[in-house]
Amino acid sequence: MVTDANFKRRVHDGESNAAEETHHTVSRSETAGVEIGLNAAIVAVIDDEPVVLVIRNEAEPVGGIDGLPFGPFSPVAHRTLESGLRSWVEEQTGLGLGYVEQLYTFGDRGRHAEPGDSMHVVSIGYLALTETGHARDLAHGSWRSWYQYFPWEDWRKGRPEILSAEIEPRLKEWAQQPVSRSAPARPVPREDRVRICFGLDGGAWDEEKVLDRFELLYDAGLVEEARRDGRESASGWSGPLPRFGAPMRFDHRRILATAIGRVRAKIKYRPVIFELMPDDFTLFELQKTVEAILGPHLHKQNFRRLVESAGLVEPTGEVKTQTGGRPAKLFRFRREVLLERPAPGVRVKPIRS
Amino acid sequence: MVTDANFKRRVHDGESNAAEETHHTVSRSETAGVEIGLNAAIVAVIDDEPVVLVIRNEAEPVGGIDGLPFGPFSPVAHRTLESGLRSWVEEQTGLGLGYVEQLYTFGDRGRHAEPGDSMHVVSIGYLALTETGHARDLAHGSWRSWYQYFPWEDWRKGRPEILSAEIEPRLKEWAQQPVSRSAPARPVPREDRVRICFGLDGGAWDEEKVLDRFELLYDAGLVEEARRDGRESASGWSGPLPRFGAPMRFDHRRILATAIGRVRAKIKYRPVIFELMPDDFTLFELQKTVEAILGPHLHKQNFRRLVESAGLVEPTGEVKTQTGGRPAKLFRFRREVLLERPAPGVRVKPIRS
DNA sequence: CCTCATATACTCAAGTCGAGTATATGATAG
DNA sequence: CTATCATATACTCGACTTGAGTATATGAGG
Repeated sequence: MVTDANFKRRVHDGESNAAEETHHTVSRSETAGVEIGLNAAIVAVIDDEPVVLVIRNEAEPVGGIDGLPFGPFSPVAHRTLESGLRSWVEEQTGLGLGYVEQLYTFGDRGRHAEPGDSMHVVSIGYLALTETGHARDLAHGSWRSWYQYFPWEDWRKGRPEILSAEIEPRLKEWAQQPVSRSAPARPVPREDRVRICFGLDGGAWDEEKVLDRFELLYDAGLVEEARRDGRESASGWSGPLPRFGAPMRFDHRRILATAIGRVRAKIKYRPVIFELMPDDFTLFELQKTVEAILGPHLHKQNFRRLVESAGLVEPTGEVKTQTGGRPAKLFRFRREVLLERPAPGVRVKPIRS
Repeated sequence: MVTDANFKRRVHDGESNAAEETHHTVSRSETAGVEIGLNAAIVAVIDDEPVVLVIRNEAEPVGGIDGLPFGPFSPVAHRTLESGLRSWVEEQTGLGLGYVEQLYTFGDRGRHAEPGDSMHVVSIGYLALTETGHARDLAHGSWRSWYQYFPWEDWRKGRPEILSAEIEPRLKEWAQQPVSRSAPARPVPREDRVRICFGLDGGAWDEEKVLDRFELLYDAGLVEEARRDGRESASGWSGPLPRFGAPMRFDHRRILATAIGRVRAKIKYRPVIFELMPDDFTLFELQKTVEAILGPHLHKQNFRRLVESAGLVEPTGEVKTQTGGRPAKLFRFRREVLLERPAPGVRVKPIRS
């Protein structure tokens, strides 16, 4: 997790705005003041494209809006949070989940709002990884590229245009504005936050800081969720703002951002990438999948060396032809690494040049 | 997080035991089915000893039992989970928190039980780090070495005795027993789990796997919490079991285990160690603090090289005398690293020999 | 001023890593 | 049927990192 936790050594952050009455009677069976929402970012890679399972809310006034599969947690019905999540997802999508991992619990007042809808006060985000084969048979919902929601994260064709064309100038302006907030005791200047998150001024782009970037855009009022939640947009900018990625229901885009950041970090020290692969694969297919998650362009030869010398894979003995060149050996995940090394993973680093 | 998430690729894990009625009327203002508990593992280092702030429940029948500061989350009173936590902690202990980070949300039915007490269904664990100076003035609660609750984690005087004397033989026996559970689709054999978590048979001890070890001991029925929650103990063992560390209220020891594992992991890639240090310190004091957290014995010269070349510290210009030898230069944390490097931290590795 | 204990500087070999060149081999066009 | 292509795989090499050690510096205390 690379939120701004390190920045935020606050003395105290806001206990003054105490009793803004938000009492609300929810019709759901056993819920009252606090409702717990379980949300899943279910990720797969289809044709080298990282995708996430979304459910479109057709009841929306215009066009509908995407959301993650979710449902309330009822301690009566489910023994654990995770089993609650699994059954909600299966009910809504028909998909049985394999690998599941908890991400974060969000509870900010105001960040769950949807106009006129009931309120989720606390949402627990989960990350699930699934393989393309299992991923096909869906009852509801559809797979969408995650870059649809985060176009600035898509570096597959080089640095995304939207960064220099839209995001940077608006953030630079936002950074110039005077800060009136009283909260953090030792605040990080907006300029520095922008520079670090987006790797400006010679800084490196850190592909793991997905959540930090989204939160920054939210704070700057540049994503639709911020406007929906009643934040002022990055003022001083006249005219309608462009869409900075497709919005999602509630705080689901924040959860998805957390999920993307977590997968990107995790494949480096745990072999979770294989949750996204079929049983047999070529090393280049593996590399393509890693690149789909992380952003592209790993050094092919070094990638082989890394994966093989780490003992992450073993050859099946067969080859795959029709690769457009010399046939490629097929490999499978070597499960024994889990029993050998303390932290096996694809320790890749993107190419500099 | 290094739970057994990688092991547990379950097909489905337990939706059969559906309606075990646990309805319960809680007297607290606006709560019903689900109550959210906020729990803080507040960590400091005092005289090179890693300590955690605990509050002893004197209302207990015999002797009292330790617990972490905690309280229910009320969305009416607090805008964010974190501000709720901060005010609970301040109310209970008089301590204003600095660095705070969310750990994990636990929701297992049965893991929160305390005989005859009301039930917390979901507990959100937090880690807080504080410096010794701030740490002194407490209204309630006291600092206890965290090794009191996890004696097997204390490698400061070499491999702890309790491992070979008590834990290993009992775990080996537990590993031999037939497994009747139906849950995991591809279960990790108990033997392997034991070997990996505790680094037996030539495996390395991974100081970050604190939670995995505790959960393993829980599953084996060796910690008091397991017996309290109604688990059978590692059967076949006759006579009273020794205490495997002091127990805590609810699932607080699990939260503390998560906290220890997280700090141990995090100081390696974020400069959070300085949250535990006074403003000025010598490099050896810094090393001692790192060793208190991680387990001891870093190579002194290389530690210096690492910390200095990473730009984590800068000399204050003064020296500290009375070190028993040559005076040591004083350093302070160089905050600018946060703005420079993507993931600055004390990338130490314990000495092999 | 000698000895002690610690602080700090420097050395060196082994391993890791980025980046490249060279070779192998099935598919396909002519 | 062979030249060409595209990819797969093998090997190389210098730069940097890292573990582990030796050497020197300096205040305190007798």
